[in-house]
Amino acid sequence: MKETMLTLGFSQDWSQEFRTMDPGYWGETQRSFVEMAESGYVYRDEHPVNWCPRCETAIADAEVESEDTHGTLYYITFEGVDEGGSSAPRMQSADAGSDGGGERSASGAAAEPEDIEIATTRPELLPACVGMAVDPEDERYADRVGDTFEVPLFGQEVELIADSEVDADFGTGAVMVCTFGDKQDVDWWTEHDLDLRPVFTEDGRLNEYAGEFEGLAIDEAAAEIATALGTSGHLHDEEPTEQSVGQCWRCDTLIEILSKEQWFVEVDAEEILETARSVEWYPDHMYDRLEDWTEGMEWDWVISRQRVFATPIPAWECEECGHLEVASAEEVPVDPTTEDPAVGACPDCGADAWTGETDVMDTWMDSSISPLFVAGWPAAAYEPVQLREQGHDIIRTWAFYTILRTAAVTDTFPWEDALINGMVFGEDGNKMSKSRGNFVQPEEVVAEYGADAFRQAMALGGQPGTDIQFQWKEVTAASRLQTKLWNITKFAANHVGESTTDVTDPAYRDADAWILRRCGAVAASVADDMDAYRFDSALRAVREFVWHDLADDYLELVKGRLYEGRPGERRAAQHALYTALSASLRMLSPFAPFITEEAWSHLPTEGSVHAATWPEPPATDTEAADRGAVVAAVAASVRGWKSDEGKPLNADLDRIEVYLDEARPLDTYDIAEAVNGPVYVDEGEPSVEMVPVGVDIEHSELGPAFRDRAGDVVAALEAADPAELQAELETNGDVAVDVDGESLTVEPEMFEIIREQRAESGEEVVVLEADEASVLVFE
RNA sequence: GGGUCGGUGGUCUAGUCGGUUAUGACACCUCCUUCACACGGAGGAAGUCGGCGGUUCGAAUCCGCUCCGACCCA
Repeated sequence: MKETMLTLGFSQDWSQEFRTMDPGYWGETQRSFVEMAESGYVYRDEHPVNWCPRCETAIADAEVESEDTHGTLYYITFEGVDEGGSSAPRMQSADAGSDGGGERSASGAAAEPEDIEIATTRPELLPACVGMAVDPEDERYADRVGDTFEVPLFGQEVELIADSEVDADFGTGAVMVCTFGDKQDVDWWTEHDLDLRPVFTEDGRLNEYAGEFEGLAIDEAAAEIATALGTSGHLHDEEPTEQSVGQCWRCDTLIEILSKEQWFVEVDAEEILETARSVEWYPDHMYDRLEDWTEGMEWDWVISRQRVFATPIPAWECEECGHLEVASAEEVPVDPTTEDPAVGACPDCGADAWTGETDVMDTWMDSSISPLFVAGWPAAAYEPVQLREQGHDIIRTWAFYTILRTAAVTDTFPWEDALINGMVFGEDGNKMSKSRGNFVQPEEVVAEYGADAFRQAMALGGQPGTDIQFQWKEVTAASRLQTKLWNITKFAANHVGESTTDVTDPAYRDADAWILRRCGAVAASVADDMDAYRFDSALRAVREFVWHDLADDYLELVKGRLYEGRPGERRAAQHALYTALSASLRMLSPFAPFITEEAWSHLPTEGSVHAATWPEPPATDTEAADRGAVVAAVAASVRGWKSDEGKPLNADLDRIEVYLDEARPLDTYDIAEAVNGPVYVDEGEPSVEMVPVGVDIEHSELGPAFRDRAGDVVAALEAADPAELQAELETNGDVAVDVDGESLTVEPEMFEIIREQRAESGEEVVVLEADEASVLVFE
């Protein structure tokens, strides 16, 4: 695991690595326990808990996973018991085929107590049956509530109670209440003050309550009891059913509910949620998940485990009077099984014979103080740490318990930001699993494409909180970017040197100003994305910049200057190239730490790219940058045209003419070098005929102005002769359209006339449109 | 059954506090060896933005219903 993290370039501070089983750590876990015991959060009590019969330990709600399974639903007849207490003869024997206990019993003789049929998936719980329940609204049992019935095979008599929690639509509408089949049973048991018949042993067998079935494993008992019920005539029917069962999340064993003396931590939902609201959740709806779970908590958190390896619970019991002594903060770390408490004699009875607690703590007791531990608690005053990143599948555990414990121990919140990521799915869109065969190991990807490509693919896979589908094509795309980046670096390294960074006040040309301004804008947007944990958006922006602006446009523009420019303008290009590239490397370094570090070392830089400051390209002249944008657009349009014509991109041109909407001193040097022909700039219309061919509506201007008539105005503009609109616009400064006989004035900002070059015969000239410029190309 | 999230070209994905011509990548097709890169460049085709209804001058975007999927819970 750590090996993989290192391979992938995780940048943890490994000098702060800790293990929760180190005495230094578990001592603090005990200290937090002690403090919570002192402030009343921790208590010891007997209460039903989830129990794993294989691990033979209590487990918390969060450690129970529900699994949909196929089971068998048994219909079992309970015989009515008359006032005298003797059981009535059975009305009829089992006949698998008929259905519904209620109707059948209606035909029974009124004088005799009638049977009731219940449906259950768990016949092995019959010996633990302490009641039967129906929905109070259920007419079938309206006059039966309070009647007594005998549990088949086991003989105990139970009463029929009414409780609205019963689902009248399930089975026969009557259920048995056992101690304990599920949490619902616990509720009924508490509410109706029923008997306790705990029939399961800690290792998942039946005990003496089960009579002749004592000693059988739970699943064996289920089968044998069902058979016995059939033989005795109490089993009326059985059918397959779907059910959701609780399993131990470590070993998938079906959990049972046992009533045991355990240590608990009080769950104060209000305090937890208030604390959780102090945390910034990314994405914010992850808070809702925590809230949902917290509000659904029915039981306090059972923290004692009957395991071997874990943090000892620092407590002792007085062998004389049973007094519980919890360690003081000064005596931790302590193992109560080998050491006696510092208190000496029992404060209650004065005896000094102690039994150390053998139960240990839930693993979440130690992992939930990780923010406290890394912040140096308790030596240092606790300050919330900046960030917790984790998956959404453990919100109910790691996040939940950490919030609970931080609030309980320090009265504050654990982290400023909680970044909750999704799961990684295989290429088929399903959760990765060995059985599906869609499993891809990071090591496998790294071996083929390197850690950087893997990291990029993961970062780009989706925004925080969404599940990410692993895709090889994203890895190869990332790998290509790295090749591109390497080639740019190789090129740049040939042109820049140690003296590049010494250039003061470089004579930037328009293209330089443009790329530096772009670079600054990208750096700002990437910084915002990073602050919001939008790694996908950040990486996309840098890729776009590196590939298209820097490589495709800028590099092509400045090659001429770099190879053969005069010293001043060459040095300006070198400086701008270095600035933009080194900025790109820094922005990419979190995503591709290895190649950026390597590339960084080939530029006139010092130290590590990872220790470098965030790029802040020099402020540029706005006018020059604007002109640079036109320069780039013009060069790109000519490049595109050459490609369309099937010409090599370095084909000679006689000349090109650039016509701008307004007069400005366009920097033609770089364009000329890039297109391989002389460039002339002029103001106004090119000397070819441009004809209006349509209108481009600016809906955000026109829509609000005309509201419900906007549609008609648009239709009128589109129907009008573009040439006439053009003429009217030039004459009046606006145009008028008729809508329903009314003349409406359309302002110039609401539309634009689209013009095209008229097809000509004769002159050999090509007209290209590049942003706000028209470009004439003469071959 | 409850909660949360999602459904966008063949595939994955951006956009989601409304502005009509929906982003990018991969795959596909065409053209181009050009002095960093053919793991490249320039183009092209490809989308009922799950469905229905509503609000609005205008909806991928807001509202309602519905279908499908994922995760958590019962």
